[in-house]
Amino acid sequence: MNNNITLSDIAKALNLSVSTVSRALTDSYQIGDETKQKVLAYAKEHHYVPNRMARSLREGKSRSIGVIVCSIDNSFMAQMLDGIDRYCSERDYQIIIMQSKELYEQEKANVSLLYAGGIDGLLISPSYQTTDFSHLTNLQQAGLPVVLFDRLSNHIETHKVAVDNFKGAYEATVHLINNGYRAIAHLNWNTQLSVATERFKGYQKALEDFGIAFNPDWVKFCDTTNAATLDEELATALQELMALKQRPQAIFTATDLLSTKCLAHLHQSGLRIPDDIALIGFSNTDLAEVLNPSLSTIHQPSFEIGRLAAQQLLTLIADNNTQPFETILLPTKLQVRESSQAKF
Amino acid sequence: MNNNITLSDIAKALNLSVSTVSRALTDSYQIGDETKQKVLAYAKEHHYVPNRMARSLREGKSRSIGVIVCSIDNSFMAQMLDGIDRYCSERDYQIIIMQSKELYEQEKANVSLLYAGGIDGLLISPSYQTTDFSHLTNLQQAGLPVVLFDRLSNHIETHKVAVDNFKGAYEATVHLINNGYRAIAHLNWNTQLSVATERFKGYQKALEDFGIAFNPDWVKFCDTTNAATLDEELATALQELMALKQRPQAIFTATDLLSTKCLAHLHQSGLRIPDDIALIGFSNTDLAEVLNPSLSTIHQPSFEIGRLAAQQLLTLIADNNTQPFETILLPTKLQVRESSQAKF
DNA sequence: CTGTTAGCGCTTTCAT
DNA sequence: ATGAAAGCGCTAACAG
Repeated sequence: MNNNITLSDIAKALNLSVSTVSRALTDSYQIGDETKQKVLAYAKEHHYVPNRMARSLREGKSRSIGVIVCSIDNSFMAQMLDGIDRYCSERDYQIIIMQSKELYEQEKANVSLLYAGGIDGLLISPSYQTTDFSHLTNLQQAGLPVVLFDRLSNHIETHKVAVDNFKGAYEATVHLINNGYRAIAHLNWNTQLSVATERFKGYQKALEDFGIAFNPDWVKFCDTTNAATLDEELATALQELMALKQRPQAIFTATDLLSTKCLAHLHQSGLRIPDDIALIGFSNTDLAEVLNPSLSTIHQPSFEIGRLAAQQLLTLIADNNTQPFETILLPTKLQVRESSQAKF
Repeated sequence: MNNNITLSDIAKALNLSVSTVSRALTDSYQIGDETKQKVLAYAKEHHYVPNRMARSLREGKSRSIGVIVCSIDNSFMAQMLDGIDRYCSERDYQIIIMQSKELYEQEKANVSLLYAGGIDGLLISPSYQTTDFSHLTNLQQAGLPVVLFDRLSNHIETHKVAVDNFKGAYEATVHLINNGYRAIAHLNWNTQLSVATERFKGYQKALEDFGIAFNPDWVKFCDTTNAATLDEELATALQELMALKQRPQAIFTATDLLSTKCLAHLHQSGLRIPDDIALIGFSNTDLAEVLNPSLSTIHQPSFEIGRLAAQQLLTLIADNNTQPFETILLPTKLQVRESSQAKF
């Protein structure tokens, strides 16, 4: 820990009391301009920085928030964390990141640890396993503000920030339809979280709006949480799809991992994309452009999601958690590349 | 911040003094067994958890360390952070992660912020721009232990943890040689950090040991920090390589990004891998197996690097930074897949 | 406008 | 073996 100067050092040097110095530094109205300037100058000159621990102890706030995500190991998460980080560090709030690794038990453990560690609020993107939210409602009952981001759920009432997954999925599907594809398969994720259900609904609505009959054979759900088995599951799903008598001409994938892995698998099976089968999927990967072929994606404003979620939380903390619950949905962006080009 | 019970709550309930309770909980020898048990039981029952701020303030230590990395946005970093996180959280140390984004100025800003925030020590993997380490030696002079991990440099004397990059590169090159390749190109990163220089040296040494003349035309340095220009640079480099009259038959890439991007580029140019050109590279990507073709890699024990670095730092903190400087190099692992198969 | 004082929760002398 | 008291650095109620 650093050995910087303290308020009392400044007070002694300037022949003032500690409280005067404190007030001067917080720009209190009750301090004379002259004194204020003197204190500010001295503080700056000697690189005064308030002791975080002392302030926290005194204020009963730690100026730190917990952030729980499934895993920091993907660009989408990293981008959201970046947004959170930027907003918080600008306001002198520390973030403590923990990973649930998609495990409910791990998530509960994280929550306990963070709570014990004295966070002022929690930002969480729940694990795919999570269906019971009592560990979060407990937190709320203890007076701690909780903001859900990215992955939402109707099983808990709280503040929420994510994208409009329904609309994003709808647009992706419509894009395929407009490019001449009618037989459109859908790969999704085997979870109850909004990211999955909303995207499925968007897909269905688009088909409906364009008078295309919904075919349950064209929809497959995979467990994307287990990298080891995902490849098998995906291979099986694709095989089944391609073996159908009414073979799909395009696929809309609902998650980052499904999108990239699907591209790889189709490639390996020797299928030409988009000639044999077109592909578009939710993904924020930086490699979309450089994949072979380049991958059409539904892109999410990840940085902004993180930023907004952090903003929500910090506002709640400042307002003593009195704001009414609110759900913010940001728009997605369709990025058309080679993998979903129209057939000639 | 949580409103848990405090020492004084326990003291009151048990009719003891605060100091007795404190000592009982830290298992002091000077407390009777009976009292100790009573206190421990009560504490457990009421979920007592020490107030971090109070303890920090008192001890002059924050029980938090700073971690600076280029970016959390890749699996290798995420894995190392995982190792750091595991070791620290088991010991009730918090980590504060900051990203330099490969920018020297950003890195300096991070260091200042962390120092002001009252960290007990710093774990850093320097940005590629960093050649001046005075911001770190300043920290050392202020008494703060600093541990370099992953990316080392000879320009600063401190504790260091990484892999044996020289040996890893040597083995990769030898692997190619053993598989019948003699004309071996090398793609590296345009920086002074050990990760780059040591890998280059390993490549050269392998050639030398097998009596293969070093050909400077076969070595290209790219700026992997700028994703926007990397693709161009890489395309140019590969074009130049393939246009040589003595065309290389294999490539050894020195970084994660170079390895995956190189594979993509070669693919797009219609070259067959490994028939037209073989490829092996440093990479920890989980996708190595699923790439087309699967990518031979030199794998680093990322989790272990993080764990050891954290262990080093926490030991230094505990020992008041008195340990002599030490450099720990872990072994890499050669993972042979399709992209570097021997020609028939 | 400025100073005095108390207290956040903890550890650690110094007493007993 | 236990307790009393001080103090880490800060803020804020209270007093002038």
